[in-house]
Amino acid sequence: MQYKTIHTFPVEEEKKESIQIDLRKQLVTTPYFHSPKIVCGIDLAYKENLAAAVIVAMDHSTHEIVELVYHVEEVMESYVPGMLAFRELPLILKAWEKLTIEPDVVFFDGNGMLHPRRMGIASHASFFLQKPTIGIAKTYLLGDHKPLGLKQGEYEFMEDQGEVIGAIVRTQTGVKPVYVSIGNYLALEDAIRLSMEQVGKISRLPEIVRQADIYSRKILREYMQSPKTI
DNA sequence: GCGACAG
DNA sequence: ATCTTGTCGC
Repeated sequence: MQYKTIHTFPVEEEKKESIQIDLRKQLVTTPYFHSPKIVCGIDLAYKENLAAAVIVAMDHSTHEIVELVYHVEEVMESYVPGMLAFRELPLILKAWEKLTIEPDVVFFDGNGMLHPRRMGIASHASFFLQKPTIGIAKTYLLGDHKPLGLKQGEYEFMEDQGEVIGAIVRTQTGVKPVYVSIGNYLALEDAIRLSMEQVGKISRLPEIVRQADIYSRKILREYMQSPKTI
């Protein structure tokens, strides 16, 4: 698998913000989207500085897992809110190269445009992956919204500086909501709809995101027991 | 100045 | 993200 070169990693500290601002101008805001056959979920697990980036691909309607690839490596960048992509994307791209199937849409653990510079990891990654991407965040980062209803499927748009940049979505009745935003190449309404279609019975997270979450920890655990089998 | 802050 | 005991509920 090959991706279009935007810039290389690591990125010098003083250039990170300008890269985000530049990429923001290239977001595609007039997209259309077809129903996906294959969806992809990406998540990382950590043990101190060792991290496992795992990509799970599954059938959107049957939830059958069709492929799983990963990459384990020491991460060099520390976590800084708003700069998550610079820490996690290098590993994600190395795992992505091992993927043989062609996903229609990619879910991320984190935000897309729901970000101070509209360039969360889901948006940033889209320029490398050249696929529609969706950001699913489990906790609040920024933005204002009206009070959210308690019933499953209810949502409110999130705004910042007068623009809609995502949505707070009640994926399960009475359960803590998630924050959905587009990464790139699709509309927010479609991102919300696809996210809800992925939500199962036992989790507030879309199933593909939950699987990536589970497997990232499992892969890292197995790697630490026998590192040579990478 | 102070608090907030995806993973 | 990760570290962790107990606890509530189907």
